[in-house]
Amino acid sequence: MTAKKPLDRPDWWMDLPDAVDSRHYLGVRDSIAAHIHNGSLAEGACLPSERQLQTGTGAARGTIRAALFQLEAEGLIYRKERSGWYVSPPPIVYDPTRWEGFMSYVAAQGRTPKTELLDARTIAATAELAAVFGVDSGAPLYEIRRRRYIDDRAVLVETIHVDPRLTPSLLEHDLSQSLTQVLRSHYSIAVVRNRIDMAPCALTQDEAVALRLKSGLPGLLVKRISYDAQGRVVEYDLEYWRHDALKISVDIRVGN
Amino acid sequence: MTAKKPLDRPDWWMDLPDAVDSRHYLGVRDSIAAHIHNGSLAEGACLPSERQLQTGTGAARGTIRAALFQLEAEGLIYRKERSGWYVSPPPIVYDPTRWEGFMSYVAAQGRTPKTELLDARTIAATAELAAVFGVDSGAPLYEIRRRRYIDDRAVLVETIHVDPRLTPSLLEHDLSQSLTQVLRSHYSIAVVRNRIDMAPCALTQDEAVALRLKSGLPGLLVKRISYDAQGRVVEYDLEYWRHDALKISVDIRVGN
DNA sequence: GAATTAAACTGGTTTACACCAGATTTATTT
DNA sequence: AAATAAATCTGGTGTAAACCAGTTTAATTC
Repeated sequence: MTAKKPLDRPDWWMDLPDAVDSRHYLGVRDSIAAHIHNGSLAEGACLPSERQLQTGTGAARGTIRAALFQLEAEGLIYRKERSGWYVSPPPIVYDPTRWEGFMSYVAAQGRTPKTELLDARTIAATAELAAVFGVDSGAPLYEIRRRRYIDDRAVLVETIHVDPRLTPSLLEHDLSQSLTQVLRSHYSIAVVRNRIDMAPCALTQDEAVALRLKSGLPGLLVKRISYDAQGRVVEYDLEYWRHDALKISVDIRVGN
Repeated sequence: MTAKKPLDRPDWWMDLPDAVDSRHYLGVRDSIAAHIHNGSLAEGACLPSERQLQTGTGAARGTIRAALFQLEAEGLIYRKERSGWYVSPPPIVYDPTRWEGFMSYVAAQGRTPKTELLDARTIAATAELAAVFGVDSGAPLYEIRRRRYIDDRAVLVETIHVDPRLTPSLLEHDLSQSLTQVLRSHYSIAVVRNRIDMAPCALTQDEAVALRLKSGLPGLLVKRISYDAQGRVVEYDLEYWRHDALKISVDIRVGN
């Protein structure tokens, strides 16, 4: 059962020391992780198929998959639907305190950002939105849905809500650019305060489809509310990220 | 195969509307999630066993487990080894910019913090540690390992390193209290700057055992480096959290 | 009643198939 | 050479059994 019968494996593949832990899938996981770290599996590279990995380890497919799921949870690999498993690119570093908008901080890290406008329209405020903006339920709000990419990989979908009273005819501007830019240059609105919440979540149908992922996969929900100098809500943003696309880094002076 | 044969299920259990998605495990997931949200499964409550859930849904155990894993990734439920699945308590809210130490911010949220000292000793700096502290490799450093609880659930294990030159005989103090406190009151050391990095990770053997979790489960690694007014590294802290125990919330003024 | 032992139960892990639908590649036709 | 059709490969999902090792509970003994 546990006999190893080398076959079919890419020529660069070699057996690496197994973990002490008896659990087979952990051994498989560590083996793959080692290949990634030592460079034989480069960033963006496609892993051997699940069935190929089986012949390399003598494990059942379920066991192989358990290992792959683990690596996925760690952010080391990701999958393309029915195409294969790939080595994840490094996550973007996200500093909530130095917010300058997606376009600029992705570019600042030597990556290529891209924004795609999915939808832009006027809606009636739901009870929840009304509470956030301090308007009456049913009041008009702009709703903007966008998809954003890093190096041509879709990493997040977002739904932005804006109060038309602050930004009349906002939808007529180019919304595939930085919204922060538009607010500043066309409306002279400066964001003075940001409230950001992050929590793991499961991607629902909508988000998953937009990210070309299976619905139900874990993601990261980033909720951002921007305020202007008068304390008014300028922007309410819900971002659903691929969980492996970003990592948080904060550098702060503790005043107190 | 898909026939539902109600049996053995707790009396409060009832079938809830299934998702449109044909995937069976998503239906199971949503069903359980609905029970949690509508309150029939209260915080801390134990779910029906996997085999019991089978009789309720007609699914294979593997399918049930796929659903449970999903809910676990979302942070809705957690497991106790070979005991059962439980509804997760709400996560603690973590604001990296308002760092006041674990004890105080957990208490501030109406939860009960507890710290347990696992180990405290002097070690020789590894290359990595030496680089962080700006000392020679092999130089003495204090190493403190602690486990911390919220409401008697172990939520993190941490390894702290401190430079003995700044804090001589630190190990003689009570290390199950707030270290920040000790540094301030006994050494007059004030932390002026913090650098915090967070990223998902897989829990290794050590951390998992300390948290009574299976090694390999996803966790959250929080790396914190504290500096004093002179820019010296006061504390280098590696915290391994249960991934479902905290959520991040930052409220910041964007100065620029 | 308390301590001990045995049985029942729970999740943990793995195997081995089976079938599906989308992605990719190959062969075929136009 | 380009468009099309078919075969193949890949992950996605699901079933049905086993067996293991801790947990928990029930039965038994002291």
